[in-house]
Amino acid sequence: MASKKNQPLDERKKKILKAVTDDYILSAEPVGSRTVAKRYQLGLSSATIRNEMADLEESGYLEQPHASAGRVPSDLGYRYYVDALMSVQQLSGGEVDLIYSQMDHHQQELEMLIHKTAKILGQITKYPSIVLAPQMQTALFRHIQLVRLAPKTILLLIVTDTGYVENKIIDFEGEISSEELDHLSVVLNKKLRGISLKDLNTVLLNDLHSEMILHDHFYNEAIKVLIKAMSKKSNERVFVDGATKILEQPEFSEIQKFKPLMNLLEEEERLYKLLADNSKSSAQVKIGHENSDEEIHDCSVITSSYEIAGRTVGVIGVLGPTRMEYARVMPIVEYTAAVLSELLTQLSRRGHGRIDSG
Amino acid sequence: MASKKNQPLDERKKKILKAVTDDYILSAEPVGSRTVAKRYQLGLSSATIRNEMADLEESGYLEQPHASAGRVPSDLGYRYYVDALMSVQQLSGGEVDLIYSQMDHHQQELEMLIHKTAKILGQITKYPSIVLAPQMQTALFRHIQLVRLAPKTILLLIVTDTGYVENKIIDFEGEISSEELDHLSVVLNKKLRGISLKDLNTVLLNDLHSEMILHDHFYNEAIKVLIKAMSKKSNERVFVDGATKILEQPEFSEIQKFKPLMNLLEEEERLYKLLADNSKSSAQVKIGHENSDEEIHDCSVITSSYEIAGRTVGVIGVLGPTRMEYARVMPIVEYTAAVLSELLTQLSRRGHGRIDSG
DNA sequence: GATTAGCACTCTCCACGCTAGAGTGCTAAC
DNA sequence: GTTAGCACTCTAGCGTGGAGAGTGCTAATC
Repeated sequence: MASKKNQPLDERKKKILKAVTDDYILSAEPVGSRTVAKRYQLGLSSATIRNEMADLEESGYLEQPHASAGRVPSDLGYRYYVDALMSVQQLSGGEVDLIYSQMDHHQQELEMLIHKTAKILGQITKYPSIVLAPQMQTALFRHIQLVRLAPKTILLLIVTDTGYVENKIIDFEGEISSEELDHLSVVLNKKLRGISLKDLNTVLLNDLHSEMILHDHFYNEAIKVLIKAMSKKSNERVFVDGATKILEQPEFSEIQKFKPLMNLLEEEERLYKLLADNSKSSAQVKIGHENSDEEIHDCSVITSSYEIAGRTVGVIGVLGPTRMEYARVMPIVEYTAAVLSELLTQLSRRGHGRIDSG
Repeated sequence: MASKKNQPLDERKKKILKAVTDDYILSAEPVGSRTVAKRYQLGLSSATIRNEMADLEESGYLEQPHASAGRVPSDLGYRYYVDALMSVQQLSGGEVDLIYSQMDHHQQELEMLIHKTAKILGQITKYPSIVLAPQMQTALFRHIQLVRLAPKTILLLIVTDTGYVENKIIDFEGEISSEELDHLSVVLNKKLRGISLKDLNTVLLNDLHSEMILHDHFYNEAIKVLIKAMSKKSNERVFVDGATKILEQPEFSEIQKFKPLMNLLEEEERLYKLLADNSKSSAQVKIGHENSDEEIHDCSVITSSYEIAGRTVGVIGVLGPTRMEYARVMPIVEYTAAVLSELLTQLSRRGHGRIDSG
């Protein structure tokens, strides 16, 4: 009866739903009433469980692949499982050590660190991992330097407070001396330090303009480059690792199932959209149809954001079938994000004292 | 009879081998004598062709998947086909335009250019593409600059003659003033300009040491970083694109066949080894067992090296089944490498005049 | 009234055998 | 030297049928 929909689940139904979900996550095979009765000590016969399972199906928590098969959790079932039923697994000491030590190695470089993060996450979770590189829009200018390479070639160097260094070679017509460049560097530093990148093209530009009116042409080019350097294009970088791990999952052993996923994992923009709006540092899950991307309506994505010095700047995540080991993977993703936050923050603190402008 | 081995092929055998290979490359199905007789006007009956094909098999150019199937070229057969038989296809005007225009767009950044190259190559050839980033070992120092970010934090900036900019943030104990840094920059520039990166850790280091003895600690750290920056680690970068395209090939439609390939495409080091020794700017092919990597003994790799200002610095390539469209793809790889060479050279010429050391 | 045993039914999976088709090698004729 | 013809071989595809797993329903039991 439809009236059973939306009724709160009683304890017994919860237990059965949990048992079915646990078992299915483990076995990837539809779970029958007999299996539940035998494998999980609920003190009930298979017939009773059969009835309860029929109810759970009617309420939308379970589904049947075909008429005489066992039950499988629906998206709703997984959602309930994640929110209320599963027993979150503690990270083992080995895992903690592995994550921490592996990541610590490559402290030196931001890009390496991100890359390594994706690798470890894939390796430990056994699912394809996706890491969005730190978003630079909210980063603050720390240092700007112009270096003259040749009469018409200038190197523009930007260091952000997140420890990120961006450089661009600028070609422009017209000469400019090293002294003038030094002067400009000083001016730019004074004006821009502490400003966030995304605020660049506001009033500030006009302000700068008056200072730099003498070098009008250069100014125009420089600003253009500045804006471009900080634009989305170069910042929407996405790192994927272990894409082939998805092949281990029986639901993707046929190429028709597997191909669209692989395609997704090769398209940075779609991956970006997939993760970009998740900004909680605790692990978040999107289950099946909760994902915006149609091609992964049979997948779940576990994400966790990371931060630099308290400012959320990026997201890491893993992709798997809806039959994912939520209880195991969620804490891993969360912890990995936390370690990444810590290391990035550490990285950004380097030389975070007063900066000489000489 | 074994005596037939290594006999030069007569014209008729060549024609038949070419027909079989052409047909198999197109259809992916073993080619029978009847097909050859019907589809290719050789003026011979299927029976005659049958006899010739038996000979070709005996000489090792053809193989039979099973007793009553058609013939398929062996690695040797493909090798002969590539070296002597195939009619190389001219690039269409559309292809030339496509490659050129697509690549021209992103002139600005070296990394973007490499990335884009991989994309285009994959897109046009319809095979997974692999691009090794420019090898920096042979690049020459053009400019070195030390920038003081904070009392104990220094930014080391290296610009090579290939237009590549590398930067490192160096932490070290001990203070150093901006003036000292400027002085050091001048010294370093004088000493290092024009030296190739790989020559860094030779006599030169001792030479430098005497100049920098005053800043011993800093010197040690700086040199360490210099060497590390130019070490293989950061230069063995490999870009892969369109890995999933391999799924379009019928020989890899089963996951067992496909999986090892995918794994290869995710392992940068193996890819590096696969391409690294190819250094001809004309398209080269490695067919099946000619490849060192065991897992791709049923694949071919077409490569072409690219250069910056006449110096070979990297390799691009595509991976496919041995049943690859050699005649179509080889010119594409070659042309793409040539365009890349041109653009990189262009990029490196920017501001290639005298450099002020002020 | 809730639980359970029993049973008929349904659906999938897989092994088996069969046929059609494609291609061969060999022999004998041209 | 070439070709027609034929017997033979091997694969791919299809339909059949039984085994196995699991259900829903009914009737008996607690």
